[in-house]
Amino acid sequence: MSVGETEKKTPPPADRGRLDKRRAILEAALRVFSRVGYTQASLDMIATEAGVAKPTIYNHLGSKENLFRHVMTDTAARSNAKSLAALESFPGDDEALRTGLEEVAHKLVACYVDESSQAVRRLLYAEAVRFPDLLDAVRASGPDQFIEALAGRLARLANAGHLRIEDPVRAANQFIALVYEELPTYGGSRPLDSGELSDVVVAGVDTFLRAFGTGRTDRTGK
Amino acid sequence: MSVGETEKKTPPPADRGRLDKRRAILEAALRVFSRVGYTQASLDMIATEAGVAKPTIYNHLGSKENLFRHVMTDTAARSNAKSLAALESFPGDDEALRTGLEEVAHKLVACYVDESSQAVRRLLYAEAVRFPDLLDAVRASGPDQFIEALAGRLARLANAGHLRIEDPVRAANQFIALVYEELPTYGGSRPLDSGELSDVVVAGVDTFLRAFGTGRTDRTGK
Amino acid sequence: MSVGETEKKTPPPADRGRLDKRRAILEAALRVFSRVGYTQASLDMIATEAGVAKPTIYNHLGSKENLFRHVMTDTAARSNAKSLAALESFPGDDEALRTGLEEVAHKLVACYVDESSQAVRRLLYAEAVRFPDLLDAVRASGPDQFIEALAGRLARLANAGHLRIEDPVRAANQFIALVYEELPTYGGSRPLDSGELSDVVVAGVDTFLRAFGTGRTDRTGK
Amino acid sequence: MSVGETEKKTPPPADRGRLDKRRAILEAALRVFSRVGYTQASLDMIATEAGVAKPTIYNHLGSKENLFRHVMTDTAARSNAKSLAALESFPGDDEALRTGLEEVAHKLVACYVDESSQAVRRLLYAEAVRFPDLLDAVRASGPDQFIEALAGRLARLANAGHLRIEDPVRAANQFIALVYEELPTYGGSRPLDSGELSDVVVAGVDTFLRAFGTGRTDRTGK
DNA sequence: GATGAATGAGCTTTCATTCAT
DNA sequence: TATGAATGAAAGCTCATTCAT
Repeated sequence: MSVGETEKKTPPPADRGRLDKRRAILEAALRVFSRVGYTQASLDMIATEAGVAKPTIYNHLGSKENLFRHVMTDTAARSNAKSLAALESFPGDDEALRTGLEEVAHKLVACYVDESSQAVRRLLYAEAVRFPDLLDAVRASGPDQFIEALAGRLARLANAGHLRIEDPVRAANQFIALVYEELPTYGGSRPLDSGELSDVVVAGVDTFLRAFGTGRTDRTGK
Repeated sequence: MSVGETEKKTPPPADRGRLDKRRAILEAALRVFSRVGYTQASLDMIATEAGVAKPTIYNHLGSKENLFRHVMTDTAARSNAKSLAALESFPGDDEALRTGLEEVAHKLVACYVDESSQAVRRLLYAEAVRFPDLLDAVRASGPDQFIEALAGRLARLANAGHLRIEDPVRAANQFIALVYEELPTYGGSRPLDSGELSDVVVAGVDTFLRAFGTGRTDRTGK
Repeated sequence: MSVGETEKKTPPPADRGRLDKRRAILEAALRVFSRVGYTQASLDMIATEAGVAKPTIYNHLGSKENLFRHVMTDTAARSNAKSLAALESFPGDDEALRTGLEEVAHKLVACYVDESSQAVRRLLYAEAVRFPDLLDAVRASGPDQFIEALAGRLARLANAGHLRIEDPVRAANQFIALVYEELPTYGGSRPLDSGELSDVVVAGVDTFLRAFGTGRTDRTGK
Repeated sequence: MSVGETEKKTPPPADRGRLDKRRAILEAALRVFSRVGYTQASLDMIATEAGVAKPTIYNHLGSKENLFRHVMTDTAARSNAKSLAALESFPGDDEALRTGLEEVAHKLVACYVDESSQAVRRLLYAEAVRFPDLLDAVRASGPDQFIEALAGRLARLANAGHLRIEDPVRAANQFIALVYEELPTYGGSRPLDSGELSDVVVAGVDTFLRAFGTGRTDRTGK
């Protein structure tokens, strides 16, 4: 449900059931795709999970491929919105710069390891061969936008003299790389431990500040 | 079953053809799997590509699943060996520390973006739901080993006073995160540009040294 | 699964075609199985013979094994019903006891050599290794029941003093053994000759009466 | 074939291994066919069970079909020989006629329920559709011969005034029918109980004597 | 618009059989 | 002669998709 699509305020009552079915289908599809992957997911499973008949899926979404595209773009858009929202709390000055960055990083990591976010990433990556355009599209409207926004925030801090950054986009990418660290390679059978996550984030921000800080924000405590 | 069962030295000449076929099958399988993914890859395609009859694949590998496992573990082992070999040229003192690290980083990135390495990573990730144990096994024998080795190298430099590192494993992870930067998310439709790659590596090493260097290895020239 | 699941009375007219197809499938399956046996019968043959597409068979019956079970139990139940019906005309007193027994025996033999009855017997026996439970089930609901019924009839005659029988179940088995004589071993390439059949039946009843009769029912004519 | 085929005394020593392999193949084949039936038996199983390589079977027997024919005819011939041998002890006069008949009947039933005899019967019946000529051939050289021999014995007794028999062949068939009773339909999952068997035999002989005896051989004891 | 039924295409796997050694 | 390896053919089963109600 791509962000703006839910804003039909009062749908004609006759369409309520219809929209409900559509929503049920999309949600069921995300669950099934996440569970067993694209190819292994049969429309029978999805129809059963959604509580509708198989042809109803065709009536609404047209084909399995199209259903997949909808589910991916919708879910990715929601994930992206959450990540962008996490930037709202980005620190604007060097007061508590370290803790501010850590807080933002924590939120970002939380978005990153969110179940549906992971599912979309895994599925997109998994089906990159079959849907290369889909991967590109989601990237352009998601991570790329997000990096731009983050770069903007960092640039503001650099302009204000709180950080020493030459290339904000690069710095943004490195910030993300450091706080996500080896997260991208996770997702196998082991669930993520929240303590480990926190350590990675703190260490990532620390390294980032050692590289780009002005020296005034030493690591507290230690 | 087991991965290393092909190590019969000096096969009787009668087996030459047999081993050739086996190798042809495994190579063809890697190509086909890379091209269209696990589920979409039919044994017909693989047999045709390998120039053998379909049942021959069963004679050698037993099943599609087993074939996949062999191809993945074999290829991953080769990739891993290359990565570990790249560490051989790791700098041992601070003479040309920066350029030494850059050189190693370049080699590692080259390994990382190597076609078969990318293929394995993509396939493993793609089929993580179907083969969770396989993902774990490859990780344990690949990346995990590699990080340990890299951490050892960094620790040696730290002991010699050339770097300031508290947690070598963490530093190793961060080094990799910085020089690979957003590489993990690549692999869509766009091929990787070698110039961009180089920039990312140089910037990654630079940030790493700003965070962990001793100040004696300032960026040359620039 | 269960055998008797087709007993929906007055199906909605929309189901007519469905039930027709199901029946067509079951009938075609019996024909094909009879003709070439279980293993040699391919679902393609059955589908073609039934005039439906292959997956339709799976929609209705689920699997080849299940299809076979249904066909066997259905047909055996029909055969069994016919045999039991033949007992209705069993003589109740010694008026024309011999001819009464002969008449019943003729009917029973007719049931026994009925095409579909022979087919089921042959198939069950043939596939006894693969479906031992099926053989047991059909026996329990068929021959075993039948022997009980026949034993009851004989016991009644014995009670009335028309026969001298100590163990009615044994006598029933022997009656069947005598009138079927070597029938069980038939079924090869030679069709059964109706004249031979009649002779066997008459001779069987004669022997039975010589062993169990009271002397009042001598062989007529001869 | 082939009762006589094994009587090559002192084969050239070079052929010992060869003949051993042939015998091993035939025995293994009988076991495998009995266990899983004709179609389900693969030549791999048989080769493994016989401890030879698959093509060796072709060298010796030519094809799966031919192998089956050999196994069936060989085993049937052995079974038939045993049944005929059982007739040797057939009583020649009315001294102990009843017990003599019971003894013979017991031997015959023992032959009938012998494992390999049952196996052959089941397999022949099972594959009657595929090998109708084989069924006929085995019958002609087995049961038909046997019934003739039994009829001869009965005729001799009748001639001597110990039995009252008009049609010896018919009487032979009825004798067999009575002592085998429902045996033909056995062979499912339940093993045969030797006590039941004995009861059936005794009762069968009793009925036979009541029908064909001269009155001098009343049931002893009872 | 929603559904039960039907289908064409395709997949993995097995097996009897034949080469080449 | 005995065998390891290879293969052509075919079978059971599944699935995305479409009619007809």
